[in-house]
Amino acid sequence: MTGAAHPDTRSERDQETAARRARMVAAAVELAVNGGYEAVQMRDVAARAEVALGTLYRHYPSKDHLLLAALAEQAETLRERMAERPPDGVDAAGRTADVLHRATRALARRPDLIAALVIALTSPEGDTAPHKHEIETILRGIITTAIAGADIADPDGVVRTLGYVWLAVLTAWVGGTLDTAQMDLDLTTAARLLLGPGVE
Amino acid sequence: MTGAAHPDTRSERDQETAARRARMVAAAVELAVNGGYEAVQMRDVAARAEVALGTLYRHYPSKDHLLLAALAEQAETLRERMAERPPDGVDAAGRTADVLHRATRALARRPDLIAALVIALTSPEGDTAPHKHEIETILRGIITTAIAGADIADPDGVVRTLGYVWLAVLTAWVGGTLDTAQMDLDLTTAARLLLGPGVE
DNA sequence: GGGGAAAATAGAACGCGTTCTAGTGCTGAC
DNA sequence: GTCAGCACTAGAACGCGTTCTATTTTCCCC
Repeated sequence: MTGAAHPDTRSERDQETAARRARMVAAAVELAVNGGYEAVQMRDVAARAEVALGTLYRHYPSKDHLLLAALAEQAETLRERMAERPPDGVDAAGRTADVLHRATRALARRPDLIAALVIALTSPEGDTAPHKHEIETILRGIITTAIAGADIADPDGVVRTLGYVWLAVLTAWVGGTLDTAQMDLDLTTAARLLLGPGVE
Repeated sequence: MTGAAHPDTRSERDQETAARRARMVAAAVELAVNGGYEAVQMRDVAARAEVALGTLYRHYPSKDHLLLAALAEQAETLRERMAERPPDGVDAAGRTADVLHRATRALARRPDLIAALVIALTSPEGDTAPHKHEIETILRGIITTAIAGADIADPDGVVRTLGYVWLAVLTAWVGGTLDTAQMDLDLTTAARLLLGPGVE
């Protein structure tokens, strides 16, 4: 009875829970888009996703887990978009600055959403470390692609360092101590300092 | 009657409130030292400082304000300690690495406290931006002292970038995605990349 | 087709940051 | 002296993340 009537990859039940999971993340994103972190209230997420509060917590053991799942999706989308249209720039510094610049603009289009997701990323919630690593890996991948081919001694160190700067700048922006213009400036400065103007 | 019996700088009343403020911050630090952010509960802080909860909130309008006040104190202490015994190292990269290394060790001595303070620093709590700026200024001052005299094109950019890396690394450490050894490594890498081995 | 595990539901309950209310005492102005 | 104002106190109350309980539904295995 399992696969006979439904030629799907998984059982009907599994599909439903997958759909539920998707609805929960989608609901979180919708709420975050207007109102940011504090607008994502677990009762509201559950209601909008049409699941019980307990179900929400069964799948995402905390608000931060939920938002990190949303962030992983967004980061993946960002990576795809970057891969589609490779960065402009003759040298590694230029390409990297372009990537970070484009990413910043993309984020600034839905500031409340990004703010909410970054808050989740910097929150100390125990046992989210693996999810955070996953996201860092995606972001580093984006930078790695941009500097690919540059003739530098320690590309790994550069990527790590740029990744840190990116995160810190985002955090400062979320915290209200930096506007997007200063963000762009600081990111470009870091890329130039680390890759040098004219580095291959 | 005000200044006659008491040759102090301020009225007796003002001294008392100053003492109360000091007690509140001290209580927060004591609680944070064992147990970190979550152990700093506002009711407990008030009880330990022997003030009413309302008084605590009159002086520090949120838990994060309170912890940021504590962090400002700690950062100032760190700066003084650094000024007392200047960093070792023949070049700017070495001195900077030494400063960051020493700072890291100092922090690691009271991990729960520092974790609590860094959480407050990265929390998005509105209207704490000025306090955060103050702290960033202190930390940047420490780095500036270390690289003083180095012959580099954009010392300000280097300081800003290193400051970002420092914050991001601290955040990652607090979030459990980095241990102190990796912290040291990443900070040293950043200092080397930005200042170069043998700069100055 | 009956029993049992897994997953979902509705909703109460708890913890802690934060806010609010009512009342007290001190101080400085008139 | 008394009145206004301000800092403080004690404690109730509220909001939201999180946990818990009781119940129902669904699927799978025999």
